Amino acid sequence: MELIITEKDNAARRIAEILSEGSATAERRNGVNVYRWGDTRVVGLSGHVVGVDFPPEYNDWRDVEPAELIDAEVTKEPTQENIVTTLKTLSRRADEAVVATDYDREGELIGKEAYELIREETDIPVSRVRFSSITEREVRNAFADAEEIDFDLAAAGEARQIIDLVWGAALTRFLSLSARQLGDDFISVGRVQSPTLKLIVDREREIEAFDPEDYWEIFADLQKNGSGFEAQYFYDDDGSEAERVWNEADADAAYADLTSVDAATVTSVRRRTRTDSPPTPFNTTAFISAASSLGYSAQRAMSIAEELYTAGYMTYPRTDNTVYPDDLEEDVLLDEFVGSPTFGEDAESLLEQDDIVATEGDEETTDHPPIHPTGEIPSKADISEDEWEIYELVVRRFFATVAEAATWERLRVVSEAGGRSLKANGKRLVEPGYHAVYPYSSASENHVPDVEEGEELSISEVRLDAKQTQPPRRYGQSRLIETMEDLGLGTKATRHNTLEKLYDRGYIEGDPPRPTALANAVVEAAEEFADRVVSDDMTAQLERDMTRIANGEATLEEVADESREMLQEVFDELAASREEIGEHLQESLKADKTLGPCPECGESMLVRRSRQGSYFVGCDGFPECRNTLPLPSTGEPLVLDETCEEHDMHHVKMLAGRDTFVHGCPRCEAEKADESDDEVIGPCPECGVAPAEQRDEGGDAAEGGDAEEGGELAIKHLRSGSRLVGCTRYPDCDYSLPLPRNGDIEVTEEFCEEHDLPELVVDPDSDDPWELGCPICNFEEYQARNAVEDLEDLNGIGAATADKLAAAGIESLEDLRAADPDGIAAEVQGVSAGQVQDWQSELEA
DNA sequence: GCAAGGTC
Repeated sequence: MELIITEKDNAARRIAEILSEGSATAERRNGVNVYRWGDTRVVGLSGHVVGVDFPPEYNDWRDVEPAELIDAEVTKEPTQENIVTTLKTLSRRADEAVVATDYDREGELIGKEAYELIREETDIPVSRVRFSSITEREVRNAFADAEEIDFDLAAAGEARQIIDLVWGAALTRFLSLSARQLGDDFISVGRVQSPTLKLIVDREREIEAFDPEDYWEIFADLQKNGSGFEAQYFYDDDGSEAERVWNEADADAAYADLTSVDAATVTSVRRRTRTDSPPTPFNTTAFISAASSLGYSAQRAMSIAEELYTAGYMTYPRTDNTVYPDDLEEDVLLDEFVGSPTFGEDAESLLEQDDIVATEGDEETTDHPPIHPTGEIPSKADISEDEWEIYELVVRRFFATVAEAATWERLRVVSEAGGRSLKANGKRLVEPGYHAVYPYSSASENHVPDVEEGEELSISEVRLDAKQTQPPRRYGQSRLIETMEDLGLGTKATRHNTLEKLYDRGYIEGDPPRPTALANAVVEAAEEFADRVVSDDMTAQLERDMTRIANGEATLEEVADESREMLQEVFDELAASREEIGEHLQESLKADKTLGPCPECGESMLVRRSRQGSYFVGCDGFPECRNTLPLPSTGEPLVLDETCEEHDMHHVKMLAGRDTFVHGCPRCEAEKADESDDEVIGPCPECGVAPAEQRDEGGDAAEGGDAEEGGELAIKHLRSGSRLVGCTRYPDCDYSLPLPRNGDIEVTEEFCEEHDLPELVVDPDSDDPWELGCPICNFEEYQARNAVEDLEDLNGIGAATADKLAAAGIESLEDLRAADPDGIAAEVQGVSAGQVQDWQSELEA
C-alpha cells in the first residue's frame, strides 16, 4: 500500500481526486479523513501534529528557576493524538510513503515530523514530492519525479522552534514570577510579540513627546467663467516649493498682499498624463489591509476568508505569493463570472480586452497562489452580508489584476497675485481602467478648469488658516501587520494572531491599539535587560542562521547553543534586578486597574476580582476601607482613558466578544440605580395573580393580600448598571427578564395578549426608536437568536452553514448535541457526518 | 500554564 501525507485535509482531498481521476472515496478513522482508491491512501495532517516542550519535571513554574530552562532538554510530543494514531496505523500497513506537505520551510518540517512518526513504526521508504499549486499537471509531474526530504531545511525550522521556546518560556516565567503573576494573567515575552509590542509602545512615546509647532497656510478661491477652484499660496524655500509658513508675521504679510488685489494672472500651465497601474494580486497582508478599509479587523477578515475558503469559493487565505501561477488561466476564470448578476457585466467587459495580462507583485512563492476566487460562485443568499462583502472584494481584486491601467490627466496652474504665487493641482480620470471594476481604491477627481498663460482670474476669497503640526498617527491593525511583514516579524498565518494575543494579554486596547501601562513596563524591562527580545534583529539574525542551516553551513546544535549562550548572558544580568523589575511591573498592573479616588478614604478604587471570580470595584485601602461598587456580571473589565468629571473616575468597558459594551463610570451607574424607582408593569408569571382572576375576584381584598403570591413585574435598575424586568417579591421570587442596557424605556398602552404585559419601546423620542414589545416575547426571541450565534462560534460553521442547519431543525447547541450525524449529513448538503461528529466532540470539550 | 508556527 502507498501512503500519501499532506499538510491539511483539503489538500489530501484534492490530491486524491487528481491522482485517482475522481474515483477516490473518503472514510473516517479516529475522526480523521482518509481518502482511498486501489492500493493508495491519502491522509491530511493539521499542520504540526507534534509540538516542542520541556519534560514534565519543568512544569511547575515555582519549583524551577527560569534560567534552568536555558539548558533543559526540549522534547517533541504529539499534540493531535487522533491524527498521529491514524498516521501510525496506516504506516504499519504501507510499503512506501510519500510526503506531500506544503512546499515551504515549515512544510518541510511538518513532513519530517510525519517521517519520524512513521519511523517509530516501520522502515519503509519515505519520499518527498514538491509542487507549487494543486493542479493536475503540477501534481502528476511531482509524483512522477519524487525526491527526498530536505533534512537540513527541516532542521532550520527546528532551530526556530527551540530558540523561540527557550527564550519565550524562560523570559515569560522570569517576568511573571518577579511580578507574582502566575494565574491566567502571566506576563509574556516572545521573539515576535515583543518587537511588535515595542512598535506600538515606541509610537506612543513619539506621540507623547511630540511638541506641536504653529504654522499657517493660505488658500485663494479663483474664478474662471463662473466656475471656481481652490489655489494654495506657496513660496520658494531654498530651491524647493513650500506651502507652510512658519511665522505669523510672514503669513500675515502674504495674506495682506493676496487680499490687496482682486485678480491673479496665470504664469504657467502644465498638463501631464499619468498612468495608474492596477493593483497586484492579494497576498494575506494586502488582503487584510483592503478588508480593513472596509471596516473589518484583521482577525475578522481572516476568519471570514477561512470560511469562504472552506466553502470552496476562494483559494487558501494564508499566502505571501503575489504572482499568479502559470496554470491559472485568467480568461477561463473570468468566464465563470459571465452571467452572474453581480459580476457578469464586468467579467464580459474584461474578456473583451485584446489580451488579458495579470499584474505581478514582487514576491513569488511555491506553496500557495495569491488569494483569488475559485470560480465557484455563491449566491448572495448562501452567505452572510459580511461574507459577501469580503467575497466581492476578492473577486473584484482579481478583476482589477487583469484589467487595464487607468489614465489620469494632471493639470497644474500657477498664478501670481500681489507679487505672491498660487498653485492649483487638478486631476481628472480620463480612462477609468481597473477603477471600473475595483471601486475600493480612490478615484476622486479635483476639478481645475482649462486656463491659458497670461489669463486673468478673479479672486473671490482668500483664507488664512492657522494650523499646528500633528503628532505621528497610531498604527492601525492593518498598518501594524504591514510593518511586521516589512520587518520580517511573524508569518502570513500568524501576524493577525499576534495582535490578538497582545489584546488578550492586556498589553494593548482599542483600535487603533494603544499600549497599557503594563505594556510600557514590559518593554522598558526588556529594553534594559534583554534588548534582543524586543528588537526585530533577533528575527533577522534567526533568518540568517536558518539559511545557514538549510545550506549545510551550520548545524542546528551550533545555532541553538549559540542562542542559549546569549540567553544565559541575559539572565546573568537580570538576576540582580529581579525585585526592581517585579515592583515596576506590579505598579503598572495596578495603574491599569485604577479608576480614581475613593470617596470615603481618599485611597484609589481598583478593579478587583472576588473569590467567586466575579469583578467589582474595591478600595485599595482594604481592609481599613470597605467601600465597593458593583460591575456588570458579563465580560472582563477594561479601564478606559476617559474619565467621569463628577467623580474623577475612569470609565469601564466590559469586554465580552460580540457582547462588549461600555459600562461607564461605576459610581454614576450605582447612583442612577439608587435614585430610580421600580416601575410595575404587570403580574409576575411565576407567582403573580393573572388580571382575569383579579377581575373575577372583584374587590375581594382578603385574597389579594397573601404574601406567598401576588408578585408583580417591575422595571428595575441595578447598581451594577444593568436593567431588568423582575418580580417585586425578589428575592423570594427570582423571575427576571433582561432589558437593554441603554436608552429610555417607555411603557406603552398596547398589551401582549399572550402574556398580559405592556409592550415596551426603547428610545421612543429618538430618530430610530426600537419597539422591543412584550418583554417575555422579546426574551424568547433573544434566546433563539443567541442559540444560532452560539452555533456559529463552532469551528467551520459560518452563517452559510448555520442557515442550512437551521432549515434542518438544528437551531441551538442542544439541538446539535442531540442530532444524529448521519441524518444531518443526509439532509444538509455540504455537511458530512464526520463534520457533525467534530462539532459534537468540540461541544463535549 | 511559557513561544511561534502549522492547522480549522
